[in-house]
Amino acid sequence: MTRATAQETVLGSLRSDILTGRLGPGDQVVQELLAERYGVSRVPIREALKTLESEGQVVYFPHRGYFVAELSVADLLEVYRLRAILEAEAIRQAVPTLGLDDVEALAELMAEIESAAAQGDIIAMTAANRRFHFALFDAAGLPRLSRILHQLWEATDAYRALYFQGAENRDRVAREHARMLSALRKRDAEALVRLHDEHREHSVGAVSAILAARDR
Amino acid sequence: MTRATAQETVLGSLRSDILTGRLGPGDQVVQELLAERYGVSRVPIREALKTLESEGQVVYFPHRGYFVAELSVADLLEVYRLRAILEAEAIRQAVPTLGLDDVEALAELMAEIESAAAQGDIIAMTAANRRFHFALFDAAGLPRLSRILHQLWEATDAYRALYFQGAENRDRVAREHARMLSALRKRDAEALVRLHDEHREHSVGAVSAILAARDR
DNA sequence: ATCCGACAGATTGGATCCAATCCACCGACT
DNA sequence: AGTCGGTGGATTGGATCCAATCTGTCGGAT
Repeated sequence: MTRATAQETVLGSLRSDILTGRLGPGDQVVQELLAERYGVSRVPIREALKTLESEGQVVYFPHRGYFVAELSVADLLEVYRLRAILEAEAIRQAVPTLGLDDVEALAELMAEIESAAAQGDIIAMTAANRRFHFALFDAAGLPRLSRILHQLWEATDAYRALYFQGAENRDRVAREHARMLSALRKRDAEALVRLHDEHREHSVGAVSAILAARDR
Repeated sequence: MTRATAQETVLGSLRSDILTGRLGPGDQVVQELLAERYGVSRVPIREALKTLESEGQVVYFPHRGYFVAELSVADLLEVYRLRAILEAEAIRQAVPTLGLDDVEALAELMAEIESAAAQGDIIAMTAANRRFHFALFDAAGLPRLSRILHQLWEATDAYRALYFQGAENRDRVAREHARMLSALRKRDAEALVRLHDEHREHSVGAVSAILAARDR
């Protein structure tokens, strides 16, 4: 067993700190503090932060440090606009290649989301939700596209957890996923793209409401 | 005047080393070597490499190091496919917003490309070429889209220089740019998208020929 | 009252050192 | 011949230390 490097584990911890709001948008990321929290020196912290910087999760000002990125409404709309374009491309490419077993794997992932939702475990739910969507995107066999989509999703991570806190949002997500799965079983790519678009629209609406409330 | 940090200057140097082939695709990037070459310690090198990693310019294997990314033909086609989708979006968004002065600025940039080409300065030419295209893309006012496009362009940097070495390629690029500019003057976004597509097609053809020759 | 510069604490940037890991080589054994 | 295990050099990963920069505060001058 080859142990993970500290920068990798730190990267994961940082992501979850941002996801859970322990590090909130706009906060300065003080390296010394994190070094102590994670029990490592500042070097691996800095490398992990560089990775997050290029994903747009944090912003960097030389000699001042790293700050958790704040999403403006314009940013948010741009992220969702780009996701709409790129996810449609991924879905159209992926659907024809999916076998029966792939569809069943997706059904399995969907069940995972719901079971996490039932237990009210938001962290597990966002993780399962991501696996569900990316299982579909990854099936397109376009690794760069997957990577870009990952970056776009991560940009809104800090806000997605808030979205899932609303029980009515969780229910709607479950219903929408079920409809997506049935379109998938029919191999109807266009219907799936359309459902995906609606799914995304609902989420952008809710998240921008959260954003607007926060800015006030 | 605030001096640039070492990691920034190193990042620039690394980019140009990759662009010029001093660091060729597949080469291991030995940190100690670069530290000596640039007169800094390994720390800023590592941070610059992390940035390049997330752009896909280098790949990283824990405990083994960084290697200059090699582009497969499939990668190349994917990059161009994504560029086609995203650049079309940028152009459609940008064209209606362009004022007379913006168009003149673009004409100016085009002249820069040609003057660099006339002097056979490939480095200056690729730089001017990029400024020309991105002046257009950036005008869309979608910063994330610009950033993604930057990453996609950088992924093929190592090969673009080779493309411009052919005099016939340089001439064709100049002709195509001129036609793009005249579509722009008419504010004909659709024509511009079409010309851009052709422009890109020519380049992907030439670059994949280079790639194929290289792999043999 | 406002602006300006000096100073102090906090934080980041970078250099150096040591530990952990990898890898190529080599000899022994099957 | 081929495989296995060990060994040494090379390279990366991380910790610690010091220098450089930033930021807020406090006097003092205007």
